[in-house]
Amino acid sequence: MVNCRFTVAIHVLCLLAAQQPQPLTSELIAGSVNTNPVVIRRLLGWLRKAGLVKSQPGVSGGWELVAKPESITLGGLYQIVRPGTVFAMHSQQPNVLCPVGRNIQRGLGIHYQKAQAALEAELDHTTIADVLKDVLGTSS
Amino acid sequence: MVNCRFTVAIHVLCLLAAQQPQPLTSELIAGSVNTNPVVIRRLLGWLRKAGLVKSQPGVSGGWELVAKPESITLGGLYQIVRPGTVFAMHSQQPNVLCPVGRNIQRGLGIHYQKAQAALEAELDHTTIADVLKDVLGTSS
DNA sequence: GCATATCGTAACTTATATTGTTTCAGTTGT
DNA sequence: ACAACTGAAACAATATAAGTTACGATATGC
Repeated sequence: MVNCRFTVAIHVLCLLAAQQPQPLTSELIAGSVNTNPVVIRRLLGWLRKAGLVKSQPGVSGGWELVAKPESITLGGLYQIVRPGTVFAMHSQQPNVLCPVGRNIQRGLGIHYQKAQAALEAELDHTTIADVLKDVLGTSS
Repeated sequence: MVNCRFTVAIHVLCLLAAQQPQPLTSELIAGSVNTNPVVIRRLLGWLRKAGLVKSQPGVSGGWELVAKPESITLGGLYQIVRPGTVFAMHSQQPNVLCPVGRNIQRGLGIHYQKAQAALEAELDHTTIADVLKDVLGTSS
């Protein structure tokens, strides 16, 4: 159950891209994702702060894309919905009296950064437009 | 607090590599990591199943490396302690009546696999021996 | 053989993060 | 004015990892 924000974000952006320029309500989107509308509004709130979507309250309101689907990369989206890092350091600080404990986090940092950069670089090869094409092109 | 298994695994293997071939007890290791010995035994149990370490019960027992530090890559270790995927799909199945909901998971799968492969490929460039050298080479 | 040190493991508690839910105020179009 | 939306706070439910306790099993050294 944990950590499906990224997947849901892609799902929602694909929906908005598919129905462009029609605004979609959080309730309708929640029906496709199979969750609660408030979950969708919370997620789209983050995406709005990042400039990807806009919202319109009131009758016949809803959510629309602002950015072009071809310009939204999965890597960029990942950074928005998951600002933390893939890897976590120790929950408690290790023992500073041990040479390994004292220096391990400094030693690991650079390797973690490089690995995460490789992940995001690979994700950057794909855009919402690509995913939408894959999804709608599937034969069922 | 969540998800520091990988970090702790690297930490522990560095300790074992540094003290080779002397066996270390889970209590001593826990002292460096700053956690409970059972947490260490649980983690090392997984690494033993993977053939990286061996254990010896009884007086003057403990844990020893089996694999060479130069042959343990961070990518391989990551697969051992984190068999799941970096990305999670929806917690509830999306609505199959929606064309996007019906196909989104199939469309995303390949992109997720490629991204995770890129992460692990980058991690594979580094071994426990490399990390240990970084850690012990640090000037403090 | 016996005492001791150590692992092996199960059961349980605690901590943390995410997801889901309820509720209601505010805003907008008709 | 009314109905349909978003915005947001507060809270509950769920999942996972981490930490703890307890005790049996095993091996060493005397």
